[in-house]
Amino acid sequence: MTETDPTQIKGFDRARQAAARALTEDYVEMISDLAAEFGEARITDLAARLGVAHPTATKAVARLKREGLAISRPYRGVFLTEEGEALAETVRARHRVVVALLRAVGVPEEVAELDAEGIEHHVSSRTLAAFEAYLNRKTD
Amino acid sequence: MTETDPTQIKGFDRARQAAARALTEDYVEMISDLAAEFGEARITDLAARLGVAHPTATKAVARLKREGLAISRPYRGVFLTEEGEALAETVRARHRVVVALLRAVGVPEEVAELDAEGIEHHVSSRTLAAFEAYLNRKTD
DNA sequence: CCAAATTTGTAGCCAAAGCTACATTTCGCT
DNA sequence: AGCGAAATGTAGCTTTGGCTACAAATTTGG
Ligand SMILES: [Mn+2]
Ligand SMILES: [Mn+2]
Ligand SMILES: [Mn+2]
Ligand SMILES: [Mn+2]
Repeated sequence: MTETDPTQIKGFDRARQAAARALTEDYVEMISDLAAEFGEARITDLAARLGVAHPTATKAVARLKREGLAISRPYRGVFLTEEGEALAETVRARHRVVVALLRAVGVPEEVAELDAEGIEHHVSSRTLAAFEAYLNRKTD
Repeated sequence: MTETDPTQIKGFDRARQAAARALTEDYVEMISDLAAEFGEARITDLAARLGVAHPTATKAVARLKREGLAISRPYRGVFLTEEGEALAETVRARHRVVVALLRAVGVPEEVAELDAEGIEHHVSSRTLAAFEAYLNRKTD
């Protein structure tokens, strides 16, 4: 083979890392949402909203706790640490921008919401900045 | 909890399915690229370009064969079936549209290429259609 | 206040996708 | 032709993220 394009390898590597972070991001955002609505996030509610069995949610929460993003006691709700809440804010903001960008280029509301749930995790900070700039230009 | 928004669940489910397809899509596209360049795709080249160890590529190819997307004999190159080639075409086309859309809204070339590698797998056919329409409008 | 329903925890299974280490085959070159 | 290098295969380990089944705790309604 000839030389291998380093940009391409980097792209695949980036996609893999993003995929690895995706679960964490979605759980943290959801816990934050539930906390805002009900004051706390219950395992059952997390599982229901994410569409998984409850042991799957339990396992994910265990990882969040291990990573210092959440805390919880047995049979009680799950709460975000400061770090977790900060991440949630970032993720929520990015989610909104991605949906807005999709809407702005003509993607139907419903579809935009569905696709954004996956796309968001692969939008880098530089792409996000470009999206925001575009939306500002368009709004003015 | 109150009722659970079915759209949201659907979004997470869709993202999970897309993530599951992502590997297949990238491998098939890459095999097609290598076939165009060298006449065949070797395991070593696949591994090098995707940035993984060679047994990882071997395992992925085994799955493609299982799924009827590729064929190969021991110690020889990997080739796509008709179905595999068709998928490769679709994936390649979508990849190009995603990069073009990102560029069109102001994402720098290099960044667009990196992010597209992950984003592409979460772009549904309806969103793709919207992207194409937008690009056509903008070009005219 | 207690029994039933709900929620949560835990055990253990599976598949996917990565890795290293080592065996085998093929290729390139003298 | 044969030897060393390169490519490929294979074994086996790890982590992650799903799942079901069942046990234990908590909450609720009569
Ligand atoms: Mn998401
Ligand atoms: Mn989201
Ligand atoms: Mn890709
Ligand atoms: Mn691609």
